Amino acid sequence: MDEKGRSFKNNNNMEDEMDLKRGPWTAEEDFKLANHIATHGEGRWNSLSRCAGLQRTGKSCRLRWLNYLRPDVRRGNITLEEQLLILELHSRWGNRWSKIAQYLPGRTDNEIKNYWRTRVQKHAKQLKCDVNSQQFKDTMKYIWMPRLVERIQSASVSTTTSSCITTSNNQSMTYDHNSMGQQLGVVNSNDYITPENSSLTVSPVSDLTEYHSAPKPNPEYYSGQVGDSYYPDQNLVGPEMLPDNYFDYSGLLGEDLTATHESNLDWFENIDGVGSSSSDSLWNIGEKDEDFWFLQQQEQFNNYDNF
DNA sequence: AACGGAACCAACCGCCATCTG
DNA sequence: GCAGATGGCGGTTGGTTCCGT
Repeated sequence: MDEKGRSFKNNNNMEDEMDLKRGPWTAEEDFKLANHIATHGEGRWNSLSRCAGLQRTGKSCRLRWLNYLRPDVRRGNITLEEQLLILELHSRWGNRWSKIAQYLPGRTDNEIKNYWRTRVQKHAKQLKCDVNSQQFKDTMKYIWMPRLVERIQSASVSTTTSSCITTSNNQSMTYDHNSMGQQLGVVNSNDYITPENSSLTVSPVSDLTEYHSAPKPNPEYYSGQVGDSYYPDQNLVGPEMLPDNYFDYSGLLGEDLTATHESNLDWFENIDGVGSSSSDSLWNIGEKDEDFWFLQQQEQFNNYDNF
């Protein structure tokens, strides 16, 4: 039997014959799958499906487990910190969802992909520009991402001025939320940010143009040393290969992106003291305002001669 | 309250890479 | 080296929920 969906699509008789089930999973199926994996482990999904008494393809079982049933799957709204990370990592790697998901503990590639297609592409649509266009990338870099940083700051400052995080070495350390904005040069959201006056230290390494083979960014736009940190991506093969100067989150996250998933999760859970609830609610409350603000800023941004 | 459009998200599809015999 | 099986990934779809009118 062909495990690729094509066979099912092209041969309905076979599908009928095998009596394979499609569509939403039932609680009973979930239980069977989770129970079987708990006992026998995962892998060999086709035989697993049969042994567990499921009328599902192996691929379907795998997907259900990875995206939904796995105990470490993190559910709920994408937090501000996660949004920032997604924007940054996507600017670097493009639609490499599984790779991006490696840096968001508990988040699946599917979830990140959905977030991108709904939230991010929605903004691009509103701006009437392509999500891969230079205009949109610049908007993300100069408006959206600093805005996110600031909102993270605001949320943090309103609760506590410092947090405890766990490093990859399982050592506790504190970081100062007030330094986050400084890390990205964000002073005040009311300050209109332009390429000319921006002191953003969004690393040129993270430049949104890089992944899509656009020309090098205008050095005027950066306060840092462009030539020093602008380099091609192809040598980076995984999380462990991230350069130290890659989008300087050291002040933001209190550690670099080479930290373990577990320590990242610790940070996400500690940033607002009570899990992600604060930042989640912040996002929920501010979402409409965010859209309005976003469009407003973009409008001003577009009026600049150099853009 | 009813309706329609937008947004969300779980699940599927199709392709490719790797594994295994 | 080859063919089939399996796993993984990005793109897409369609059902459900949300929200404005």
